Amino acid sequence: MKRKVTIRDVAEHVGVHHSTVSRALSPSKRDKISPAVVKKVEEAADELGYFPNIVASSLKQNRSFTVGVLIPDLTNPLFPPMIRGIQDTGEAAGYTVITANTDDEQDKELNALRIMRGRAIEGMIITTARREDRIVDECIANDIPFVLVNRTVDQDGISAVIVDDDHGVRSVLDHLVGLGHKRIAHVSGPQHASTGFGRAQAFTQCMTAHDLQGDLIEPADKYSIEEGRRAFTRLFARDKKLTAVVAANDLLALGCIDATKELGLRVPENISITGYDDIQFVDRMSPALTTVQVPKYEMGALATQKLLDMIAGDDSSASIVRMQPRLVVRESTAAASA
Amino acid sequence: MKRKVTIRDVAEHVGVHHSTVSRALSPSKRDKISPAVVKKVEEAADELGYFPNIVASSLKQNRSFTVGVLIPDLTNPLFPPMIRGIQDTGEAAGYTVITANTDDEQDKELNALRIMRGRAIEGMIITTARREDRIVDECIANDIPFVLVNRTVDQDGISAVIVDDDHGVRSVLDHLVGLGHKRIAHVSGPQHASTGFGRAQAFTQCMTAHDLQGDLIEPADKYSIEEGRRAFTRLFARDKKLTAVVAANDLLALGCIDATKELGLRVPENISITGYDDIQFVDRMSPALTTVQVPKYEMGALATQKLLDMIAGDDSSASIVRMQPRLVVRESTAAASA
DNA sequence: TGCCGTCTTGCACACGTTTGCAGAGAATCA
DNA sequence: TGATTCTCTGCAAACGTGTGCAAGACGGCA
Repeated sequence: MKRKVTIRDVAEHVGVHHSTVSRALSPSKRDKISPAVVKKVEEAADELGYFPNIVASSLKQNRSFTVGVLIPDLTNPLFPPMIRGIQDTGEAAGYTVITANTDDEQDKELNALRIMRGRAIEGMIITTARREDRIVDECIANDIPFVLVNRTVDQDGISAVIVDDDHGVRSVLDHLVGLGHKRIAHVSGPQHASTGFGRAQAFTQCMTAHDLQGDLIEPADKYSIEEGRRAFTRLFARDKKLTAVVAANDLLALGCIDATKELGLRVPENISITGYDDIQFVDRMSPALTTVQVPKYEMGALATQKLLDMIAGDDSSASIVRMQPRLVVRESTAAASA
Repeated sequence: MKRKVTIRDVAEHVGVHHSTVSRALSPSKRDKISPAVVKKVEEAADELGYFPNIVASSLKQNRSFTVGVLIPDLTNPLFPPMIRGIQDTGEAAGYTVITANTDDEQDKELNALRIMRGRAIEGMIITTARREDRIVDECIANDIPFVLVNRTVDQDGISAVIVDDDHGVRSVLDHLVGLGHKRIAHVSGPQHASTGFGRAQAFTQCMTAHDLQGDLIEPADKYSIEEGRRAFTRLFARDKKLTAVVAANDLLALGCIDATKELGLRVPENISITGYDDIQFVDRMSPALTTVQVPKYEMGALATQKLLDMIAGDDSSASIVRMQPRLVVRESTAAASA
């Protein structure tokens, strides 16, 4: 490694004090230095190939132009579009984003937060929240600005960008009921997550509103295909007459479809299945999944903008943004079989 | 922001000098400190919730424990598993990885590199390489260690983890020829990328080895579904009798399949189509894609390990690792129609 | 001429670590 | 017992920036 050229080298080259160079190179302090010196400093910096040591600068200012992102797992297709929204927005404002996969494990979350705090992140985007969440508590306790995405917590006074699950679930059920379904079950997501809990609640409420029995619910421990498969198997053992299943997300729905195949059922002829999220490629599967489309990129982008505003102090008010999802009808739902 | 607890706070709490705390907490220096003190320091650190300020440590040691990653687009499903392999390996060694999406645009690549250098990254993982690549040149010129993944450059003396495309393409063609196909076309990837170029070369060579005409090649400008669709349309206009097409990657293959549908052809009854990469969910599509599986996670992990070794100085020899891909036969290929 | 204000720059310290050096005890041995 | 080695800890100086404070230069004005 070549020795790096520092602010002091530039100073020596020009014949001024290094603090003068520091000011000359800082957009906000530049006006305190005479134009002639600024020019000379800039030329010298160019000539010597100087570029600032952000590490030193971060240490001194206790600012890092870095935000941290917590996600369960990058290979879950729900997240790449969200992250892209986060990165694009952050980078446009001169921020670098660092992301950590937590696999929904608490100790990994805490560890990641520690590392990020060690790197002096200025704020956090959290997609991993449980309804009661230690990370959220830690952020509050340490005055770290944060915005929740997709999942929120039970307490209020926090900022979040989430999906209007009442609306999403209602549109699904209206669709199914409209197709003549009556015996409709729900494979719910983890109840410690607001998405799992909220969608399940919306399910029973909405079923009741349709004068239908809304207690055929089978919980999944995680949002995964395998859990969906297992949940459907249990569900079918409980009630062989059900004609439709609304799954709490697309992965669970895919698992349900796998289970139907094992059980010799056909989708949608024997049974209709719906997902939630509209992750990439579910439109090309067999059968193409009827699901609820959520604006993943936009959620990431919006949350990041909010976070940046909070960091800048432009916006200290906590707010919850509820994005409107949209039902996308494809091939996995059809009229109820008599 | 609450004041952070520093090494000095811990020292004061225990009643020793802060340098002692520093040593007690450093695995490599710990043996210079009496076990009793080490224990007390660890307890105090726990109690006070101390965690190291990596920024300060970086400054002092002139190391940032950060590596940079360049990818075209996170929402391309080829990359999340790779990134996950990179992140897992990096984090296990105490490194943080920052990634930038370049959308295959040169100025975005250069800009990203500039920012990363400002953050004093210790090395780069590059998945965006063209056969002649400015970023690679910059890294060499500035003594930045780097490892190429998936795509490599024409020059040698660099380190890369790539796929054995000769083997991959050969296994596809052996499969198709075995099914009786003779008129086989190729939708090639961008020729400025080693993957696009190499697979096209392997295609013609392999076809010749089978005594078949290997010049029915239609180039795609980018690896995208849309480009695949357009390429197949052109291909079919050139030769209506072709019975199989091998696409340079899965996205292109999906585009080809789209095009067949528009043209009223059926896969695999009228025409067989193969992909490359085996990205997530192509096994659940209709038809499920016959493709070449590449070890995405492992490639990321291996490349990162190599990079870390280079950074540590354990391994300065340039080397190219060629991963062996594996043909996965599914539903998009069948015996050639007479 | 003397006073005051403005503009520009230098000085020195701080941010939280790491580490070479030195010194204080303790242990070893003759 | 005294000399010598060894173990452990403290001291202080860095790493490259940013910034409050003060001081010098200069001009305006009465």
